[in-house]
Amino acid sequence: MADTEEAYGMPDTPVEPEPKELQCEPKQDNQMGASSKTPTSPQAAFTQQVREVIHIYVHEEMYAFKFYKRMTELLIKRAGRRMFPSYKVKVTGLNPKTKYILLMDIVPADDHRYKFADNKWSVTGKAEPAMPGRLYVHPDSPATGAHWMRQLVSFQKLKLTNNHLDPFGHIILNSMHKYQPRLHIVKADENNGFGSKNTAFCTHVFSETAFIAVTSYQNHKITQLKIENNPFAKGFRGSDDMELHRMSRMQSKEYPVVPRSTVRQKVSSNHSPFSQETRNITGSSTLNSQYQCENGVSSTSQDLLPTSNAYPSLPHESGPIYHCTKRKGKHVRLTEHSYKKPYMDTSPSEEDPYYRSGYPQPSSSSSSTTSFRTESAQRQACMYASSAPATEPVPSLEDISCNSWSSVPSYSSCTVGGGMQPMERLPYQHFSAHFTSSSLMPRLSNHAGTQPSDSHSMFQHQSSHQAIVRQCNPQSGLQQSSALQPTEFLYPHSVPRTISPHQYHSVHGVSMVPDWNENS
DNA sequence: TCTTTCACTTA
DNA sequence: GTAAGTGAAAG
Repeated sequence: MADTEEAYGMPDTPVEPEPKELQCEPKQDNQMGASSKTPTSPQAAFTQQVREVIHIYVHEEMYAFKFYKRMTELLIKRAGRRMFPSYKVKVTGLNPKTKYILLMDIVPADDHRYKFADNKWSVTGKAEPAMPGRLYVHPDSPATGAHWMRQLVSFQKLKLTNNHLDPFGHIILNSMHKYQPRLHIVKADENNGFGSKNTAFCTHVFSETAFIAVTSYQNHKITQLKIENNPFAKGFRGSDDMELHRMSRMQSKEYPVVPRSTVRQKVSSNHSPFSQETRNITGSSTLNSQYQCENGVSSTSQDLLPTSNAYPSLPHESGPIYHCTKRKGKHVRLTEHSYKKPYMDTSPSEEDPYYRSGYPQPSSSSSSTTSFRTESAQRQACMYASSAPATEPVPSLEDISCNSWSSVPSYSSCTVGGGMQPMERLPYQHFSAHFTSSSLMPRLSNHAGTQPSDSHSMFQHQSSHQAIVRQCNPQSGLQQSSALQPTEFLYPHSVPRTISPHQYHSVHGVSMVPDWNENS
């Protein structure tokens, strides 16, 4: 994207908070009814309209709008690094009594590799093969709508890593690549298996939160913004005294010369035009306008989303291969860490099919039914990716542990109900999981039977500069997502997505009932 | 570019 | 006091 102007230009005037609202009105996907076994007849399902309208507001604490407006950078470390600013959303419109699962994933925003030179980001080549997609299930999931709406939902514990073999469930990214976080809301119902045919879900994408993953900050202005706003980075904030102290300390350590970067940062700090604004932004959360995505109305979301071309139907022959077995030894060592326990409880690494084989083992998947809410520790979200190469034959529905998600860069997609439409293999690489379940986020496609060839276009929306409300109106045809593919989840660039054992269990109970208003 | 280490911070 | 999250800097 190389948004040279946006990414680097730092406006002199404070940027007002631009809370984004995402409105989602999940409805029965009647179109899909034909091909799937729904709890009710297609007509009945259709009549079970979802009356609920869900609004998602990106909390301004993602003052981020400042960061993101200039294409922020997020550090990724081998051991995992939190996102800062963290992804926080305010959710309204949920049924207080219905349980929902909130998930986040981060998908490639385009197919480019970037470089930062001359104070600007620019494309430098083709992207590396996408990493296996991982889902971050919010630790509170599943929880009632009341719970989610009670306060801001923070994904601050989500961690990013550049370790392709990460055993902790962190989201794996490639450095110098652009990514787009997505939020998913899945209706949960303990009485129904996760991913059953009528899964109700919404996908929300705030293009403003796109970022470039880096192992070290490239744009020092971004660095300064973070230093000024991240409490943990206080030590780098630049009072003259502190700076002198630091320099003194460094020199005392036989650093004969004050690093240029130190001086540069200092200068930047003193002149940062955003330090104050960002602070102001963090506190407020006002919605100005809505960004609606309804009824097939094709809107100008392209500017926000990666263009449909951004998700080329790449064969990904060299797609991410995630062979956990290669790091089995390492994994074992890591299991000693207490924080690894959450997923170890249900699936010891030695026996975890995920680690046994790079490819999901059909039978191993759904054996465990442990709720991941049984322990607080399990609230630590973990996800695991599959290692199925792009060329791997698509497993049968029974064999697929998890599901393939729509690779469509949906800015907002809401779907209720499910269809068992056969999926096209291309351009999406199938995504296989280790735990059998039906789809959490069924693939979205046009009306049943239609080709998803240009599925990107299905996600239409209108944008507002001040705020965004994304609405999905399946009732009106759900142009954004009409066809469900419960058995697979597809992601952009054919990124396979999987969830960890315990997470799978946690989301196992997704209601397939199309009526979001029903009490669970 | 990436990894490790460091000093510093918050919780 | 401890654990964990920061960016800087060196290697």
